[in-house]
Amino acid sequence: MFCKTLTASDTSTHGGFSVPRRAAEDCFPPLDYTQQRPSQELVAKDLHGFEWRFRHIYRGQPRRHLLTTGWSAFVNKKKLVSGDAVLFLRGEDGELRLGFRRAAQGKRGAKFSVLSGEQLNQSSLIDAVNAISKRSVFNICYNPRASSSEFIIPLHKFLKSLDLSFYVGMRFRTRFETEDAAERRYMGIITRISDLDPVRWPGSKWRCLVVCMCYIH
Amino acid sequence: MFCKTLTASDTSTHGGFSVPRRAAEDCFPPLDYTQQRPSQELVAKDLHGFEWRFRHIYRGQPRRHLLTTGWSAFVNKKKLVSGDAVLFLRGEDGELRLGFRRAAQGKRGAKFSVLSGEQLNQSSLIDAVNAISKRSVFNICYNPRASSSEFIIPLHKFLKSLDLSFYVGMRFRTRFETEDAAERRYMGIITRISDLDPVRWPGSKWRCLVVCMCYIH
DNA sequence: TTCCATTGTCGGCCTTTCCGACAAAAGGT
DNA sequence: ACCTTTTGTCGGAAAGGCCGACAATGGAA
Repeated sequence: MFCKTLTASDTSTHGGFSVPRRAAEDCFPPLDYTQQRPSQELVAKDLHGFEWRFRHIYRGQPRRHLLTTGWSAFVNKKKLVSGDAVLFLRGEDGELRLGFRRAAQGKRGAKFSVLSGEQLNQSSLIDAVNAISKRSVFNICYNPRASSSEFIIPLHKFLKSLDLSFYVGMRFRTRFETEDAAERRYMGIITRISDLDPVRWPGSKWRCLVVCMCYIH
Repeated sequence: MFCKTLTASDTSTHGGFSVPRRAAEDCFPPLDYTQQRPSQELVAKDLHGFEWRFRHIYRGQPRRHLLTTGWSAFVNKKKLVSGDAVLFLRGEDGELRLGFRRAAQGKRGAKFSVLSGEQLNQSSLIDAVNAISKRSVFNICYNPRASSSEFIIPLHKFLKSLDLSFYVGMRFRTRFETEDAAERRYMGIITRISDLDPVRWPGSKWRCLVVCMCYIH
């Protein structure tokens, strides 16, 4: 998995996407480095299951990894700008996935400091606990796309959700980001409620809701 | 419905697709001719249900209908070359559909003479019957995409198919053209057999097979 | 044959995209 | 502080693609 904040060059129409070396080597299928300009086609699915195709090439002096053909289509469709971040990740099935996160628009509070490419580990968790006990500052790597369902949400939203009891048959409305970043609203109904992960997180407040939804035109 | 054999200009990277005037006026939604360069976005589905978007513009001196943006993507994906034909058709629901037919590669026999844009009508059928009785020559407009399931096939294939009895549960293999014109093979099983159209064609040898298929990787 | 409507091809021009050069930035000793 | 590795930005070149000019084509008068 890797995450990169887009530079001006990455988002300009003038060129492609400069892939951090480690990222390319960890995440993408290996290239044939005996060739002068090794390249391959990458296919990555986004959250909606849509496939994006990129030409991945290793070239330049000094050599570096680049995504060329296909990249600008992605940037345009998602309306990405310098400062936004993209994220590539290899699923358990080996399939390549990608997502993006827009730069904080400087609106309200809750702005998280993002560390690139590192999983939450034991020691950083201990550091956080220590920081809390001392009431000092600590950083959080918040990356909802890196794992399936572990989120950080504002405390007031969490508390508010506890007041609400979800039940099968309950109706709701929600919205999703679409390919063109236009806001689309959906309505739906809850069809099943279960524990998120009874083994790893017994008694967790998190619920897993199976829903049936449809697009509101 | 209209069909056009692609010219060198239509398939070159230099420009777009020149739409025959009649075709555009019969088949596409009308443009606002009060504007200097009237244009609109066309959406057309191919056989696989995939949507293609084209900019349809009426411009130039003298004025003519053109497809610009989106056209080259279609040509590239389908790997169309000069001599191939494209076909637009308005479905019963008013929806625009498109398909293409590759130029005969000059391989085997059975090369049909194609008349553009005309439906088979009563009188031409009578002409054909007369021609057969006199053992003289007649032309056939063969266009499998213009109607759902009326095909012309070589006699020997038809006779061979009569020797074969289809049954529910029978396995088969077939292949489809994909977006990139690569050959993809499928295997499947027949799940239902019925008459093609018991009302219009009672006792027809044509069968309607409902199948369940999957892609062979 | 002549005229006219249609449409195929081209040059001009602008944008997009690909490439290595180079330098700035990051990281290690 | 110095050197090495990595990567951001740029100019140059090639390709893509939109435009009307003009000519070739074919049908009608």
